[in-house]
Amino acid sequence: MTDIPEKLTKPYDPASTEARIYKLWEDSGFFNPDNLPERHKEPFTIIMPPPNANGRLHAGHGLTIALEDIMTRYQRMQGKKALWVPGADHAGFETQVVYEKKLEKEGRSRFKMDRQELYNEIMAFTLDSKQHMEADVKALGASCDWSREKFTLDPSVVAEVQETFRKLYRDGLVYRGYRTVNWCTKHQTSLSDVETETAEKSDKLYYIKYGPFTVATVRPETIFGDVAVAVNPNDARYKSFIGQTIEVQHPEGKLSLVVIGDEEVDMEFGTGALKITPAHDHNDFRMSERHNLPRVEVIDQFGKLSEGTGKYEGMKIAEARTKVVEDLQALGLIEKIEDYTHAVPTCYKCATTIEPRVMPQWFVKMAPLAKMAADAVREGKVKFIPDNFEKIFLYWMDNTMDWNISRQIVWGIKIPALVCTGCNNGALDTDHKAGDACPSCGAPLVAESDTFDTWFSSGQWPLLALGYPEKRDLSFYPTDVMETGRDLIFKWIPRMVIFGLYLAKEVPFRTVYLHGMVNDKHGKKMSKSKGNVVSPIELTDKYGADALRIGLVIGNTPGNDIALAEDKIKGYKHFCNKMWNGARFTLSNIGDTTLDTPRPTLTERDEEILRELNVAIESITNHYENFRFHLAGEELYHYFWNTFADTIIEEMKPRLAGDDTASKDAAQWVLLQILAANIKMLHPFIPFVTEELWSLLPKKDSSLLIIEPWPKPF
RNA sequence: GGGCGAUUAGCUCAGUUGGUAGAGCAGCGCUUUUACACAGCGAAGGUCGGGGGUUCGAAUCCCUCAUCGCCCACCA
Repeated sequence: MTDIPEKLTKPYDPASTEARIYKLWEDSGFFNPDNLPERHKEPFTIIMPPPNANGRLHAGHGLTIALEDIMTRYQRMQGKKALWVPGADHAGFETQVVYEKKLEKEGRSRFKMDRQELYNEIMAFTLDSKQHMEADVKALGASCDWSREKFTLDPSVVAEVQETFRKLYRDGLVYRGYRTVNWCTKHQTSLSDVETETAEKSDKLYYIKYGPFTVATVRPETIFGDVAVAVNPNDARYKSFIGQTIEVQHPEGKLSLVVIGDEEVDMEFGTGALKITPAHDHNDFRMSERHNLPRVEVIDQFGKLSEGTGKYEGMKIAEARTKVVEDLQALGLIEKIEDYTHAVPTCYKCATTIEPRVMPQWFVKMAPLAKMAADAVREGKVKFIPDNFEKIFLYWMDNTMDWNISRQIVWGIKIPALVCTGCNNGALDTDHKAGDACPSCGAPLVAESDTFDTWFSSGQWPLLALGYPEKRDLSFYPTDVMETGRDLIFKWIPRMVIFGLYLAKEVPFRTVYLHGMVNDKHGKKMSKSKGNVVSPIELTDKYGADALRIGLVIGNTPGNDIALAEDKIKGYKHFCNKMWNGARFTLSNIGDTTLDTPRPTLTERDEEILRELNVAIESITNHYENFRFHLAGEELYHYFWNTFADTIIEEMKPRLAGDDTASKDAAQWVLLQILAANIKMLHPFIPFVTEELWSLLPKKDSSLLIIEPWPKPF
């Protein structure tokens, strides 16, 4: 028996190891590619999706960190100049919602606060949350370059985001539009199409006598805003009415409405005649554009009936609907009422039904940009894993609508513009100043108070994170991999491709790796209300970051959801301990053999064992190269446990205890080499325990495992 | 109304280019043998959702049906 280090005599203890090892890595400077040894030349880059700086990491982040760190560590060991840039997202609307909930609990409201005061409070909250978030990322073992960390509200980032807006404006790709937007009456802001969800809703479909027609609607309370009635020009029943003016009665009087013909009207639905309320319906708004119709607002920003609705003024929508229907019934104007289930857009944060409102806002003209992105993908400049996500991406790019980037919230990057108090035009802050006369109508301009949609800044993230445009790190651009949740395939990925192409004339990444959602152990979505949320940090505290990482990755194929069971993580803690004990056995039986000991004469069986190891190395390396980390992990797991520990070690025991010196030397050398190769290949998955074991292996150099070259076949 | 994914051992899931199925956890029996009981050895457990087809051969390719889930959608 050889003497072994004291710590190996006890079971592996992640709690007393991980923080110490992480500090070793940080102190080494190797997270920063500039500090890597000379031989690391070719860059390999991943930009971390910046976690929201408004809370702790959740299980999905755990998977992201695990996968990205696996890639980064693997490539670093392959001799790449590996760079993984961490970041933090101010997460505009998301964070403001989080903070509003906090205010609510304290009995306060953002609407009673001074804008600057609110901003300062959220900033303090965010900076505090950011520290917790970063500590969580470190606890998971992320080998990212903290010296390059960026926050989406860093002054340089803000300046660049604003500059992008100006560039888009000058290029005619951003414009001030006056049209329906998705308005959340609770949060008092407009939202983009990806910030709404559709919810099934049971409503009534009211058939209202409407001049010579009967129209079917779920929103009788908007009747005061009706400006026309539309029929399909091919509808034999109604086409003779087109162009005529009809009289429509309602509880507050009469409307004179024009009858328009529009192909978009579905002859089959309802009665085939449609009341047109351009101010409160996207569809009707577009019709009003085509037919040059006025827009009469009858619902205000709080979801209450507004001026001009007579006795209904001030009522909430639901109440007004009931009253209007009662009154219409009293007038004999309701023909029938049917039950009706349909999908309505809701605010993705509070589930409030979205109220379409016509407002002046800033829009990005998507068609040309989306085409550019779709072309690049079709040309194969971006590869998707799994590849079926390419179809989803392309579908999205082929069906874009203009992107509303105005948010009526304080928490975010200010839109660098002026808006006219008279007409609805806007101007760049570099061309005009507040108080100037509007170039269009002469009315005074005022500073825009709206902020950008968060995705406007995060869409530029790969460039911003690399210090665009001073070009500090643009040698790392385009990056190699963008790894993120599959739910971001349409929210985030397209915007990054678009901005990358628009600003830098090059796609931001070569490969998009999408992981599935991390669900609870029964495969159900985690949510606070269900109480099934599993914290990655709690699991790390309990079983070690290594166990969590490898447990999250093995058994999970790209794009598919994963069920996170605590027992599984526990199982991989056992694996870490198994490694620990395998090392303990090896180190206590190798005599004075070290990693520097030259290859002795081996037995035929030894040669066979090494040939098998070579096959494993090749296969595992291949899995790493092809993003099949779940298979790399599984094969490593089984090689170490079943082949090395259960078979090879058991087989070597008699030789180690025997008197044949040559055979013993050979056995010692083989065991140590296999152990070292396994430690290296497992390092990306379970960096802490492997680094710790590496430090205990007998060898001349005391360099860190993190920069050890990847094993080559024997 | 579209699109996508899933359907494999009790549970959660793997199975890279087709060659008579694997893991983890749970469970069963035995073993405290000086690396490890966070272990070892052994046994058990599946007609790979149904039905067709291609093939010498299919969980794996094609068609179809069913069930579940997710995403998208401006028929009021």
